[in-house]
Amino acid sequence: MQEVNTLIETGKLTDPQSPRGRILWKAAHLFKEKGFERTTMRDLASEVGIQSGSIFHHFKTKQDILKEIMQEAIIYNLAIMRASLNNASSTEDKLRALILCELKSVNGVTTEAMSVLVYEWRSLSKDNQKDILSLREEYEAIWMEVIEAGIKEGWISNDAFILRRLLTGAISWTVSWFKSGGEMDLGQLADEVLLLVRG
Amino acid sequence: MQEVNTLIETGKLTDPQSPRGRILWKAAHLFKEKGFERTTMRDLASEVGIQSGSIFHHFKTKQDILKEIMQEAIIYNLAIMRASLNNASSTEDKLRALILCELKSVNGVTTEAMSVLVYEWRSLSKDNQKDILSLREEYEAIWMEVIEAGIKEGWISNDAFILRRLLTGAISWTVSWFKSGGEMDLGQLADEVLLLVRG
DNA sequence: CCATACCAAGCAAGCGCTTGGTTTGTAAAG
DNA sequence: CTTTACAAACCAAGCGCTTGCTTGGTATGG
Repeated sequence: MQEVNTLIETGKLTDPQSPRGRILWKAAHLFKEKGFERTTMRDLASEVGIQSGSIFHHFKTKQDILKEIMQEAIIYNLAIMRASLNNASSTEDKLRALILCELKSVNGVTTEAMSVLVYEWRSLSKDNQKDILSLREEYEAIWMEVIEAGIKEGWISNDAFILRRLLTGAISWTVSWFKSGGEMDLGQLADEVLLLVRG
Repeated sequence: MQEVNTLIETGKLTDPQSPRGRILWKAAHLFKEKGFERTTMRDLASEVGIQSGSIFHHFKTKQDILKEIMQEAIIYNLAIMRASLNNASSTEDKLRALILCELKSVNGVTTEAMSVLVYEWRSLSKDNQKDILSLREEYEAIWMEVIEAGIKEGWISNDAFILRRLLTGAISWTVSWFKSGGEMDLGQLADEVLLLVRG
């Protein structure tokens, strides 16, 4: 988690303890729980413990909050992913690392921000979608590299693009059923997903 | 499609040509496109070509429209699924049939209703969720039966519950990227999913 | 004649956001 | 130390608009 502090200090991530940060993560929580549209600024304000108007001292619009959440979710996960890849040697290890990272993103501490990113995409205005998309492409490029290596090595038989998309769905959907603290942990779940790919 | 007419005649499905039916399917279309919350009764009314107040002659509340769409989506797909299973002999054929059915549900003629069912679930009131859930269990039981047969036969290595859930995510997510009429058709996509399971 | 399907108008509530002013933490000036 | 200065954080009130839904009435086909 060293990288995270660096990201906060360099201003790429908002400090969760700042007033702005508290609004941001409560918003992520509510957006995940009730959806963007169903969450009102008054809901958010009372969750933070301030008046609804006060939010607009920190963010220009409700849209801006959504965009900021998504942006920071990607930046955070991009950092974690790259760090995690450095500890993997074989292609299979790398793929497992990516799977685990995404599972952690979706089910771990950033679960709110990440599921907002996945499931509230169309609530984002077209302009904002464009801005976020470039960050997202960077993220996807890493995945594709590893998958294509697996295909060359011969132990992946699916089409690379299709596989990535099927995996995106399978992994992000876990947020709706996986409960940590149960019989299965995220490591085992990653193994199941890897088993699916490898057969 | 013989079964569908029977379903309409017995009153289990609403006739798409009736006033009520026209509202229902236009609503499904809009709910999929813009989401439940972002779709207003005025949007829906102007799509159908009537005044917004007139909708309430056919449905008591906006919630009721959502519930009805989901209910009919399941009833429809349950019928299609059972018919499709009858034409499959081996367990692998059956699994492929289920995959294809769900892909068709999500990307075919019922695409709107089905993605509403998957992605607008939490817009449904708690009471309505309970009502729909019993229908959904019936649907899931069919899946589990086939998957467990595949495990017994030895060509599925995943845990049955986990596999079903991963597949649910993978398949339903296709709605966000698969475009029919492109290079790949739903049959080929079903093969890719089956390949994923079988390895 | 009467049920079905609809319209025109509008109500009450809730929405995102604005406004004008007050508190609070901080830090230099006296 | 105290005083002054000032920006950041916040409150109280409410504006303008949209929302789901209601109401009272009208047209139409069997």
